[in-house]
Amino acid sequence: MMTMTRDEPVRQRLLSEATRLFAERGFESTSVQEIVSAAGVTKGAMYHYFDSKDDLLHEIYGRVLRMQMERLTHFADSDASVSERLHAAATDVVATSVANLDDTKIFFRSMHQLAPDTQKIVRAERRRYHERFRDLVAEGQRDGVFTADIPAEMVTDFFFGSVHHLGTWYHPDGPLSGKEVGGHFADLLLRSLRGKVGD
Amino acid sequence: MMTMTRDEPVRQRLLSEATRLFAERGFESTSVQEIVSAAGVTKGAMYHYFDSKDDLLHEIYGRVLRMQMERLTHFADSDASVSERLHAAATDVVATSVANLDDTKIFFRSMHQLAPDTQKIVRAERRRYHERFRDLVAEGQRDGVFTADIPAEMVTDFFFGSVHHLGTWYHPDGPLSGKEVGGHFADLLLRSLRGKVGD
DNA sequence: ATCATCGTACCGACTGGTCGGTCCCATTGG
DNA sequence: CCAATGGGACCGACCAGTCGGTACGATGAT
Repeated sequence: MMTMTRDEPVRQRLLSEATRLFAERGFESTSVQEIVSAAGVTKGAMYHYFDSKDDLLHEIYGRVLRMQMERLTHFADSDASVSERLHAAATDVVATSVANLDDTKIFFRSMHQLAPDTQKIVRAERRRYHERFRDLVAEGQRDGVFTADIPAEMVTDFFFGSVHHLGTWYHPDGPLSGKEVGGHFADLLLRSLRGKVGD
Repeated sequence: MMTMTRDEPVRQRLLSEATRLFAERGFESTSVQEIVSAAGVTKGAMYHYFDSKDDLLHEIYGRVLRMQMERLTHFADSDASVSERLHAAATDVVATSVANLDDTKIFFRSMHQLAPDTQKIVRAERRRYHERFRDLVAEGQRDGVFTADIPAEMVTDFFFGSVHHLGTWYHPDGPLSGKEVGGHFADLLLRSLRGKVGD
């Protein structure tokens, strides 16, 4: 007995409260004390599960990166046409970014607060994800399905810029669902890659 | 005689050193002491010219916002076709964002660190800029030059997401100039707005 | 020409407070 | 008995902003 106010394990509560607070006020403006208070524990508990405040942020990044990488791989490896695969992958990354809007907000705002080494690891993981997506674009270009006049790398940066920016303007209580926004974004992407005729 | 180490006025030096440091380490991780040391003055000087650290950031925002608004207005009000005006405006905003990459980095990373009131003012200025661009898209849709199946507002958010993301990946010593990237970005935008046939 | 007056620009020590992280201890389940 | 789990007081570093003071050029009266 004597369970805490919520029976969700302490480690999970720390992660989700930290995510919420980091998204709301930023990494540097959120004190460790605020995080542990929100989770209903004390600093002793936090430093038992995490090495540092930095490590806590690193774990938040890790969770969302692993999930998105898994989903991207799933869509990229299906046996549909390259257009369909790219469209599905693009729609999905928008939908999951919107479903985890706090993580999306944190990502590009707090990256540079991480210690250089941690930052390097996160960047490397991010790059692999990025490359997976880029390869999909490059495949379509090689097959002549997409126009090849703009580097696949830049198209990818162009698209992910829009995705990362979602945290700035998307409101969950707005008229559009994440999947709908994803559909629009994917349409814009595919259309910008289309040559003279449809695929 | 007896001029300081640089003859650039102190206020300007404070602004440019602060811009550089904020872009490099973030707003919260940069102390006022570091800024004034970099500018070769002391805290007294800084608090003579600015009300607070917050006010310093506000001024940085103000400068770049005024410049970009002025340029956008210039391109949007020319008498070329709507496609040409949008293409030129899109190319230019990318070029100036790249030319002031530090400001681009700061903008979306540090916005939320501002005091609520200051934040509201900056957001309002940003929104007017945004709307000016959106109106250009909407005009093209109304005239049937662009497809109207995706809200102009979302197209604008989509595009500016990419622009704001430039600070994350663009390197000035890379193979592409800001104008070249701008051209590509504008092509992607215009193409995604194109209907079945070219304009 | 000289001196008193004054405003702007700037200095740098200091203050009140915050923060990340540590350390030692209590409790509990196996 | 012991390892896992967590409490909470505490430390040293740091930080934004303050404040009394100085340096100096401009002005103007004599």
